[in-house]
Amino acid sequence: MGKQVTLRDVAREAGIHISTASRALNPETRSIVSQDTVERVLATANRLGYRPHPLAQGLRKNRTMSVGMVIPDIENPLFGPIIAGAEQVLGNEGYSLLITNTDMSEGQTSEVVNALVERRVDGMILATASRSDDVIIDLLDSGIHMVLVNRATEGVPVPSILGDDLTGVGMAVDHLAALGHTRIGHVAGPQHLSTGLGRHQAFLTRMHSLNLEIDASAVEESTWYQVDPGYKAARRLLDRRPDLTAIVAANDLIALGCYKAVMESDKEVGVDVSITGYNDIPLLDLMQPPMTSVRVPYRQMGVEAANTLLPLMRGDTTEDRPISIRLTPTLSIRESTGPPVS
Amino acid sequence: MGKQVTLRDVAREAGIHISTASRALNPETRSIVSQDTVERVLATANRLGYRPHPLAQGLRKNRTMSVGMVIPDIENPLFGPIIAGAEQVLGNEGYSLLITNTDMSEGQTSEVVNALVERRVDGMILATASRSDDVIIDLLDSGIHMVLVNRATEGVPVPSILGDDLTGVGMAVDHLAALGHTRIGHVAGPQHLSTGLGRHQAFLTRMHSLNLEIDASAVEESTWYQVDPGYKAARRLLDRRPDLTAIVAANDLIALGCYKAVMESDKEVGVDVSITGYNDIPLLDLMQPPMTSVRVPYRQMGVEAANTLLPLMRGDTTEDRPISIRLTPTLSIRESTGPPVS
DNA sequence: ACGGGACACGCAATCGTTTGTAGCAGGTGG
DNA sequence: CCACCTGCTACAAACGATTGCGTGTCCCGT
Repeated sequence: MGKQVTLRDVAREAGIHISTASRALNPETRSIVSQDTVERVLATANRLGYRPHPLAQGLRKNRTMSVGMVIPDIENPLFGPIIAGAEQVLGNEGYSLLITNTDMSEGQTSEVVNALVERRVDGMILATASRSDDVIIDLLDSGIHMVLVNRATEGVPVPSILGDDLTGVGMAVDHLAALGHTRIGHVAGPQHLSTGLGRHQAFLTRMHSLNLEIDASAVEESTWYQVDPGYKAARRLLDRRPDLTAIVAANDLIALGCYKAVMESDKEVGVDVSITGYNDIPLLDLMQPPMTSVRVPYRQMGVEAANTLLPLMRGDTTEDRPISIRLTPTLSIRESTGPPVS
Repeated sequence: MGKQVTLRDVAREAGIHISTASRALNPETRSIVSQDTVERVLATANRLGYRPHPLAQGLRKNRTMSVGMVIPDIENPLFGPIIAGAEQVLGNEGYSLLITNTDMSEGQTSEVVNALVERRVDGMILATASRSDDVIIDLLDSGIHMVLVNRATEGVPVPSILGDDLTGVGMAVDHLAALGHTRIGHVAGPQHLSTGLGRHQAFLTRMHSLNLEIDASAVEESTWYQVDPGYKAARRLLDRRPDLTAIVAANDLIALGCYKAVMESDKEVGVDVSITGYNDIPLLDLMQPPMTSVRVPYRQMGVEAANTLLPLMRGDTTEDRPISIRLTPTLSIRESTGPPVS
């Protein structure tokens, strides 16, 4: 229980005033202090094992060196890499991450965000944005620095780090078209989320530009990004359009729901019906059949979020990073996609 | 950017001294203040939207209302529920969770823990313990309150919340024995982790008490809790003991490695060779075949960790909770286990 | 009428830092 | 020789809350 060593102790030990010690320790103000006192202070600080008290420092400088991170569902494997990436960058700069989970409830979100604001975090990373999101609007005029990750809110001037769904879905459709598929369906994600809508539109756009027939009957919305809703949506879709030979799913779990629906109608995934997932979460390569999926660089997403937030918190207006970044995905081709049976 | 409302403002507005306002706001000391001033203070505090400044409060009371949580690998689906459980309980009590990821490196762990100590967290939840862990020993005599989760360190008086591996592995072995298996092997986890050793010993113990033949040739150690090391270990095991009809794996990813090894030798999982996993992570039910696994209540583990830590941080010596809790697992029986082919 | 509790409240120190300003040297220029 | 600047250091006031202690008032009992 090493008693707390304060700046006062260091100053007394070095035989100088506490304020001088403070300046000697701070690289910014070090030049004001004479060469040899600086050395003496540094030496004794080191000897006593002095560590500045973050609360005192924060109180005075009005910053906590902490950033809040709001995650809709921490059990979703998507967010692990994002957290890891952000933590790596922010940790190096001396920031700590306050992570909170909202269990996918909008009500919780506003509570949780409030708690973070009361804690005076220096910035926030939000992974919970919906396309129209009151929480974010409130937050915006509270003046807190923030960046959105994975999902975006429409019409608000907030930096966001997103996957390039236009390209990603495009790659999936291209892949299927190249295999020879023409009747391709889509099981969309929730349309109130930017990812759900974006991937849906990307699907329509790419189908259109490939001159592939597409109408509303080939699209079904899953109420949530989970296996079971995905399964139900796929069932509805296949009942209506048994002629489809391929399905682009809005995420991996929905795609797994599609697996189930396809298998239930005595068809074989990757042979009778090709399926593509989205996100490329772990273990997909061990599915039966291994799933073709669009890989989004989530760890990098966390890194970019941190790198975007950092200058904002520091007040570096000089370095003006782009207000929005879209990360390019890649396609992991496995065995859930193959040429259509003739 | 609502200007910060301080206690001073509330006091001035209510026409009383700041210290009285402080006491009126604090339920503990409220009785000292007269009824109607309490009401007046509460009202104006409410009207002005006063929120105590956590840093000032923390500086004075010498606590940060935050607890550090150290995770070896945040991308492992195991830890999501633990985090969620802990956060739920601690959040309700006004604590925030500082989560840090060590990327499975021991070196990082000590750095990360140090950073948390310097931040003056009120307590720590560690999921990184190895059987003999210097970081924890150092931490112990720094006097910080902590609790170990999932993994334990030997011979240190630190509360720990663990799964009951003796029972869990026992259930797996019993299940296999009941199906008629007699030649059962084990792919163990790293023996320097309490879970690796514990499950290994539990395996031997149960085999012994069932009077099943068991010798060292039926056990192989996987260097890490991942698919690929598990695959390699399983290969070694099956090369040496092709007669085994069942394998108890030390965790799910290792078990998936076993799947691969079994399939490579042209045998069928669940028919020629039965396999049990451990942890019951998501998506196992979608594997081919769906995996039988021991389910550990991880969310509850996080909850119990928080509940154990809370009284420690508060200094409640009255309520002495057990220093160690072992949570009882259940067996999720699926199709990777079946009767041996005769 | 006076001593003595309660009962409310105010005063000021304190937590550990940062930072504006004042003061005190020694050196330089006029 | 005085004024002035420069280079260093000390003083003290913040940041926003908590808390031991003192003080005043009122009421009650003797």
